[in-house]
Amino acid sequence: MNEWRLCYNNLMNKEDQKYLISVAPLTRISLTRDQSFFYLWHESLPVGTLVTIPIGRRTIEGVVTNSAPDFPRDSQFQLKRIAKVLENAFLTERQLQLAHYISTYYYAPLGLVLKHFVPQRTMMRGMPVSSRVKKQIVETGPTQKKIIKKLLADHASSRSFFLHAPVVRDKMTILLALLQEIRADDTAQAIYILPELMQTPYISEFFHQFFPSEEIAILHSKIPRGQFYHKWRAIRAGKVRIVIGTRSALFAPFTDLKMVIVDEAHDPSHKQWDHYPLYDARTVSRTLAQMHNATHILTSAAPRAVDYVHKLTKDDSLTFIQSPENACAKIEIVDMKKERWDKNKSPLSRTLTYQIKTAIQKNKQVLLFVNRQGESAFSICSKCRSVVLCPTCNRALIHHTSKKYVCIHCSFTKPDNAKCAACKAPIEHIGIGTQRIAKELHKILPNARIAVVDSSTMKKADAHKNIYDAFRKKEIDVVIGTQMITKGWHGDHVALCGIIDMDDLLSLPTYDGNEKAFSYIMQLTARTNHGTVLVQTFQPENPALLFATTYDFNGFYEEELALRKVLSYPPYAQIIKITCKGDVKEKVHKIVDEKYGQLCIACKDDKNIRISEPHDPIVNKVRTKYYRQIVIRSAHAQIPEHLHYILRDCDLAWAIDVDPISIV
DNA sequence: AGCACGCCGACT
DNA sequence: GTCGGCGTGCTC
Repeated sequence: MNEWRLCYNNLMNKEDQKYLISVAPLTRISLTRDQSFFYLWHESLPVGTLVTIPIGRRTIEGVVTNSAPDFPRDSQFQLKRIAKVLENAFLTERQLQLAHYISTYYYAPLGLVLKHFVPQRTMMRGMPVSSRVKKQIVETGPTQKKIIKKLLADHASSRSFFLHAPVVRDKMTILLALLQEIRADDTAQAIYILPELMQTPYISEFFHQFFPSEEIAILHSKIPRGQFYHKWRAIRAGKVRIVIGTRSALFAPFTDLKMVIVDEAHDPSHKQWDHYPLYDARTVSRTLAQMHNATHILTSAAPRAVDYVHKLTKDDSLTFIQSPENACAKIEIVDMKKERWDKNKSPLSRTLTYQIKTAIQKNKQVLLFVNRQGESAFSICSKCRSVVLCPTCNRALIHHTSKKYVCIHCSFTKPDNAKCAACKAPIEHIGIGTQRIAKELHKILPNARIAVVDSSTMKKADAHKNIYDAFRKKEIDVVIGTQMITKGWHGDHVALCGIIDMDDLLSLPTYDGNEKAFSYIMQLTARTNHGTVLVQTFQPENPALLFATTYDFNGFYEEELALRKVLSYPPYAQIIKITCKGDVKEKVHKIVDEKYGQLCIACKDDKNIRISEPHDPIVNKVRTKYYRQIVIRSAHAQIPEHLHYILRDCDLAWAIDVDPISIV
């Protein structure tokens, strides 16, 4: 076979290779170079065609980005032939267009972006179980009907809406009714995006009540490859009408997309921050909707500043709609300074302790939020004051109740021998973690059924599902968790949400700390039904907390946005964070200093651009790699050419993060 | 990312 | 003498 192929290739003379095909190889190729490679073929190939190409000494897959008749070229540069055409027009033109958008907006190599559009092509094992719809009719109230009508009205005009919906049940009623309307339309499709699918089985079960299984697709990274590909083809064939998934579901091959919904629109998980491309589902979904002339809907109980600004300025590029039901949780602030004056040294205030007890007595459930996993924030020698550090990451190790130290960045573990390695003095554990709270709570309520939910206790495959099921069955009274449990862990029996360490959030050295705090409380109000959200803090006078107690979005954001404007932060400036990674600290510093010099020269006459000095990020060393970054803020509507040029010139040692989730 | 080429230390 | 360490650079 190979010999025949070789023979065939040699027999093809130049006259037969009449077409010049641009192909993006599905791999990471430097941004600085052109990301498409030229190959020859005897016929024109449609854009989106999946091919294999010889590149260097290997053969890899690629996607055709352009096809044109060949022209007389300088013959000293010998072009290779495409190895094999796998499938004509495998990706749709719109998919390619979306990939191009992501590649340019987020400065990601095109091939790497396209890789996320091309599914693993394996056959599905076993036949899919077809399910029958239980014919569930969604009951909607008059205000809900009005909203649904408004959202469905201008189908063809590609408008963006923000549905501000403080009550989960109310929001789901509206969204379901919308999805059912789309399905009732001949060939129309809709996509519904969630930040993560932690409760995948429940989400799946929920939607299968309303739609037959062959008309819905649930797409995320944990779906088996064969099944994923099967659904992918069904979307391409127009058979699947409702796609439910995480951000990468935006890359599906829609044929007639009419509605794009992004739920939990405040959630930072919509942004991919750890793997290329660093894209945000909220931004990309809008482009996808525009390409298809589809209605674009963001929805949340806690809109972000970048979205809420459109409401305050009545800017209809994002139309705000208030959902009828209002949150009904009571928000209480507890002054922890008073607790200390009254000699209560526990991380649990008397009010919180009392309310937990009352809730349990009434057979209700409690959610307690702690920002840190493990026993404490960090551990320190009582004599020499040296902090217990990870040997490879230079970060504090977290002490766990199971008598060991763990690094949250690299999973390094070492046993706890209670004494300082250098001076043999006892170790103190500073700050509060989930396990510490569990310990305290056990002291007060020895009979309460308590579960700890954080990334370290959730390592085991079924742990999350088991605890969640137990929680739903009311076999657990108190769940102590990190921000992990802000999603999905609501129930009708939750009477109390307690934020143990609000100040941790408020003291983050970031421009959006107040927004994070305000939004955190607003999200939690959606987690309880007529219950209480109790916030423990050492700064009860903080305006973000005060505005939160009265659900005053307008008041909070007017103040917050005024500050952002003066200081030139989003939404009044766009942030681009560039981070350099390398093995040798000095070398990384040198590269970053050089880039800083280039940036300063290029932007010295541009008053709309601010460039931070090179600095170490908070996590500046992971395993053996060093990190150093520059934060650029641009008040231009689009990245100006002089800056664009330098960003495109960054090689693979750099990570370019456009609209980063965090700048610390 | 791969997978070359390329220039310095301990081995049959 | 060479086998092999992984530093750097290219892939139409």
